[in-house]
Amino acid sequence: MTMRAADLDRVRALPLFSRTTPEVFRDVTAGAFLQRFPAGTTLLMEGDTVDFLYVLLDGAVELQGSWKEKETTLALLRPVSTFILAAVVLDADALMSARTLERSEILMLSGEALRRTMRQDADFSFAVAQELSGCYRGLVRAVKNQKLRGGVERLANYLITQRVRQGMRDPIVLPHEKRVLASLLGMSPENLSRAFANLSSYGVVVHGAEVSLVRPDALERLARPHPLIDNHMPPPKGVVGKAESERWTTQTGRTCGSALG
Amino acid sequence: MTMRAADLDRVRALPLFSRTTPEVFRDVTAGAFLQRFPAGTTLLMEGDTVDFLYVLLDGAVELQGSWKEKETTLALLRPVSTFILAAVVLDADALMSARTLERSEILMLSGEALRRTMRQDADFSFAVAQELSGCYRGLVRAVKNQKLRGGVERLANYLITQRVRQGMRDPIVLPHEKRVLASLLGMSPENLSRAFANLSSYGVVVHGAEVSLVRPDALERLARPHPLIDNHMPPPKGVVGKAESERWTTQTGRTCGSALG
DNA sequence: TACGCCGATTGATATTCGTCAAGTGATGTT
DNA sequence: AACATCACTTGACGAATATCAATCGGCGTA
Repeated sequence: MTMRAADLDRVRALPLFSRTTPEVFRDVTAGAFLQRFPAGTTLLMEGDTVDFLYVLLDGAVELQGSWKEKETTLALLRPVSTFILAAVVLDADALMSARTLERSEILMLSGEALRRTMRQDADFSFAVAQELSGCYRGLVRAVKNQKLRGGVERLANYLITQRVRQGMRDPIVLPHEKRVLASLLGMSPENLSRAFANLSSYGVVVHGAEVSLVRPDALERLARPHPLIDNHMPPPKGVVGKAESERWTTQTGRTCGSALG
Repeated sequence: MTMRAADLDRVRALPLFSRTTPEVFRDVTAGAFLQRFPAGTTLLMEGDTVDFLYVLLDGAVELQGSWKEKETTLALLRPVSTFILAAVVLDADALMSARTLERSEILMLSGEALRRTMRQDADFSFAVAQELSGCYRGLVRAVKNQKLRGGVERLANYLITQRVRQGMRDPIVLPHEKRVLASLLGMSPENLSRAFANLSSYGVVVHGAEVSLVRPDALERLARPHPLIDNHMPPPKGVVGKAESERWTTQTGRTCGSALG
């Protein structure tokens, strides 16, 4: 309704919708509405019932979990990303809360309509299953990252991943505040500072949000990135084959955060 | 083919298949075969291409991830459970390896047939999406458990969960070796011993695999179990409503391990 | 410009955790 | 019965990490 045609196209380009028929797309987006939120807005609290599938079109969103007045970041989202798809499919409570990190534009699709469409269209249901599979695998990577690596190693691999994502440019620029990054990497902000300091002996130079990776080879020897943990994947220029159909970044469409932000 | 009718019924009772038509079930199980493996058999290695959906009918299976000659347990499975569904849906490489902990009976369904059936039947596709959603949420719980709690707290919550699962009987009996449990909880075996020792002051008494929770109240005050992290869920006797349609244990069917083993 | 706020850094300290090593106990084998 | 194996436990030590406190620096506002 209040959304521009260009926005609709960007949603259409998401892996979830890119192969659907125009009718299915119309059904799913029926009653959808676009909303703008300022930075720091809580979109959803842990335990809330989920009525909408969210699509981040602009800005940044943090997914976090909490326990005993402690909080941790589960994922950092950039456009274009969908989130809380699993809760929508099951019509269940949210397991994580979502808040905007910046001023954000978010499209909200009716969960009810989504489930109804799934039951009617096998291809769309299949696309949802594929999306969920990709999200699941992203989380498997996150658990492995968390349980198998130490803090410095997680940071080193994060930096290498960012370098790939940002097209091997130097310096890379950290897309979020360091305190948020620390929470994503599972460490305290103080410890993140110290981890950066440690990495200076591997050619990592920090100037605010800009990080130069001199001697990427040395850093890689420390980080030991692994395709079964870190989702490198430079944006594929050609057609996306079944080999990399795991959802991460098909042209326009990024999805479900994971530990890579 | 070489499978008993009783086994087929147990598979049929899985959430994945319980609501499918006989035709769909026949299509999916076409060409399936049952296989027996001794303890310690590696069914699947990280990075292997996945051709089958596995269904554990008897025994126990451990899913693990590795990095730099380190290994960690991602899930412990008991009958009846399916595993590596996400990789099958995406026709992608396995992110974790699977090995039997005991002599096990495992049904192997053609991944190709599963995908084909999904494309033809919206209801089945929807069931797969629901299953994946449950698995996804299990992993979200696991990440929160790992990042937000310390080792002793993870153990305490594990014990409380087991107590619920085993019908509030006392003592509870640990379903796996302590070294495996340690790996699941993300700590060294030595540290697990010490964690048990710490919990003695909260009324936890250990005799081999038997663990008595005297003073469960004191243990709960320490553990602070939380429905958004720990999946308690006493086996629902009545009909399973949409509220708890998150896959964990519907009557016969357990699914995708998570940190709860 | 001066001030205050906030994120980032650094240091000191305590706790947690992993590793190495030795010892115990149960089980199964010869 | 003697022995080997393996899981588990316990102690000692060091590394990793969290916490508290103080300081620095940027940025917006009064």
